[in-house]
This record gives sequence, structure tokens and C-alpha cells, in this order.
Amino acid sequence: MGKGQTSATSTRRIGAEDSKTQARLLDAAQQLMLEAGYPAVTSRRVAAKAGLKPQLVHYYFRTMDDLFLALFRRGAEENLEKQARALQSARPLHALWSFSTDRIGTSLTLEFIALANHRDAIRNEIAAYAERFRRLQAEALSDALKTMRIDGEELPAVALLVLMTSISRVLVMEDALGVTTGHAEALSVVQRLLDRHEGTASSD
Amino acid sequence: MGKGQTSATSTRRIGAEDSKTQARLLDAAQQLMLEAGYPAVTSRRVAAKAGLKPQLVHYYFRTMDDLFLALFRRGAEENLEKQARALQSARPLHALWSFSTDRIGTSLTLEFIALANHRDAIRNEIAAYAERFRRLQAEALSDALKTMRIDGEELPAVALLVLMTSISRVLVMEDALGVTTGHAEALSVVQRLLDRHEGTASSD
DNA sequence: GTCTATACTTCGATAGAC
DNA sequence: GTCTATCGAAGTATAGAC
Repeated sequence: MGKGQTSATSTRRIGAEDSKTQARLLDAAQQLMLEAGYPAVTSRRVAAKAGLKPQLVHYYFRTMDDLFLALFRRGAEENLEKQARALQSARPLHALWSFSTDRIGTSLTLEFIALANHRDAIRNEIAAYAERFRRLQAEALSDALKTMRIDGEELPAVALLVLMTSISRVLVMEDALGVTTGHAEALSVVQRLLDRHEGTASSD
Repeated sequence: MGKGQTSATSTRRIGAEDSKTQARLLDAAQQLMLEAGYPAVTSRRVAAKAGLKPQLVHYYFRTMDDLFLALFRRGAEENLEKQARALQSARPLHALWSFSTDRIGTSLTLEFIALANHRDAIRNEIAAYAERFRRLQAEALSDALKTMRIDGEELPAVALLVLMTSISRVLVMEDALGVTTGHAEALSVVQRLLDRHEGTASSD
């Protein structure tokens, strides 16, 4: 999984992976993705934002899909680390919740999902990562809480996970749009459940 | 809110709203949106799918944003009707759930949200509609159920609504991607809650 | 190892012909 | 009232110069 290249039939050369210019391009791409969505991530606009020439994008990333994958991978590693830390905290549920309500992280994730949904080359990698990520989370969570219950019934850790990420994702999504009806009420329901299980207080 | 036009400075003419060709273009656009996402909805591709010339798109819709808005409005009206029916059924929660887990409806909604997120001209209208839609739902729901509780505490209808739509949306979204870990478990939690409140059975 | 000159395709939109 | 001819801008990508 090392090089962000598709199986190159061509003999064309490609820039080094640790190049500073490459990093600049990735930064610019990420900013654009957040500001204007994945369709705005074009070679010309990325280059402009980075203060470079458009052709450089294709030097460092053979295709735009390669750029997207490189960007995704960079964020994915970061995410795994953050998440591992969150799940080791004293109140893993609270930590998980605040992790998953992070605006820019979630917005980026949503853009990547939208992108993956219609780009075969990208879907597989993103889907595989998402599954792996969730399984890791579920494992860690079910260790942390043997006894979460809701309304008197057992609640599997993985179900809790799906419910929590669903809610946080949609809240972030709607917030960005400017839709907030019912958010406060929903948030307080979630907070109550978290607090009931892990306590309401102090340290994280 | 009749004509799907932006404030036209120009004098250019525009096709009739009830034209059959116009409807064909909207159908093609919707299909494209589902198959390949909103960025694939270009004048050329819409026209090709409808078997027409690209310039016709700009005759019937001055800009692509106008086309998106027209498409959105057409679906929005339909949605309001479907929803009204659902909320009058004997088991409004179950009806609402099956309504909000509809694949194509939800996929379309998600595309429109992604689109609105980065297109000022469209965001306002979609956000306003979403708010209105939710308030209508919340009203109807809180009439239907005075007593929903979760884990022993009161649950406002509007909170329930947000939670349910969040979960269904993300399930549909992940499903489309091919990510399904934890879905069965989450679904069974939701089903249990719905059944507990409205009964498990027979008619809808 | 790094970047530029350049080709070709697709885009939205308008002016004007029927 | 309906459709066509056409333009300029923006898109991806490659071959080749430094």
C-alpha cells in the first residue's frame, strides 16, 4: 500500500513522496475540499491555492484519484492515532463522542464518502478503511463497557458505535447547512445517556 | 416561489414550465444524480441521457442551479405528501422509519445536501425546506405520541425525529458504500424501541 | 530529480436561426 | 414558442526541457 499510484502502464516519472511541494499540494487540496467540496479539487485550483503550476499536480500525483487517495491516507493514519487515544481515556464514550463531533474531521469524512460513492477506484479503499476503523473501535469499546444498557436491554458495543457516529455525523452535516431544529433536544438526550453510564464529571 | 429562475438581468427567453421536454430533462438529471452524483449533472450529460442537445438544458433552465432547484422542488412536494400519509398511519413511528430508510429518497437527499453545502444559491432553499419539513414532522409526531420514553426519561418528539433520521441516513449512506459492520445490531436496537412503543404487529 | 509547454476534452452560457 | 451554432473558460493528462 506504499505508493499512491495506480498500476502504471506508462513510463512517466513521478515526484518523491517526501517532497515539501507534495505536502503543500495535499494541504491545498484538503482546504479546497473543506471550503468547496470534492468537485472543487481540480488540478488547476489546487495548484493556484498552493501557488504552483497546475502541471505539478500531475507530476506528484499521476491522476486526480491518486491525489485523493494520498490525501485520504494521510488523514486516515492521523485518525487511527487520535481514536486510539480517545478510547483509552477514563470515559471512552465521552471521548468518542467528542471525537466524532469534531467539525472538520467529520466534514472531511463526509466529502470522502460522497467522493467514494461514485468513483470505483476510491470506493474500495475507503470502504475497507471504514470497516477496519469500526471494528477496532468496537473491540476497544466492548472491553471498556461490559454493561451498557438502554431502556433495560443489552446494547452491543458495535450497535452503540453505529448509533453514536450516525447521530454525530448528521448533526455536523445539518449544522453546516444551517439546519438546527431539534439538535439541542437530541444532544441533550445523548448527553444524558453518556452521563448516566460514565458519570457527568471532571476529568477525561 | 413559482418560476425556477434566478433574478434575470438578461432578456433571454425560457421554455414553458409544463413542457414535456422539460420533464424529460429533469428525469434524466435525477437519474444521473443517483448514478454518479451531483457533479455528473452537467448540461451535456443530462442532454445525452435524455436524447436531446445540450443547449436545450440552458433553454429550459437558465443556469444549472436553476435546474437543480427545479429538480429539488419537484421532489420536495412529493416528499411532503408521502410524509403526511406516513404520519397519519396507525403506527406513525414505524411508518416514519420505513419512509426514512427508503434508499433512493435518502440517496437523493444526501446528494442535494452535498450540493447545497457548497452552492450559496441553493443552500438557502434546501435549508429552509429541511427546517420546515422537520417542524411539520415534529408537530405531527408529538400529537401521535404523548408518551414516548427512553431509558425512563421523557423524549421530545423532535429529538426522536433527529435521532431516527440520523440513523437511517447514515445506514443508507454506508450501505451504498459497502460498509455494513454493526448495521444489523443497530437496526435491531431501533426495531426493539419502535416495537416497544407501537407494538410489533400486523397492519400499518 | 523537478518543472514547463502543450494537446485535447468537456464545461456553462449566449446570440441568433427557425 | 422551440431549438442550433458557436464561444471562451476550465478540466485532465502527457511528452519533453532543464
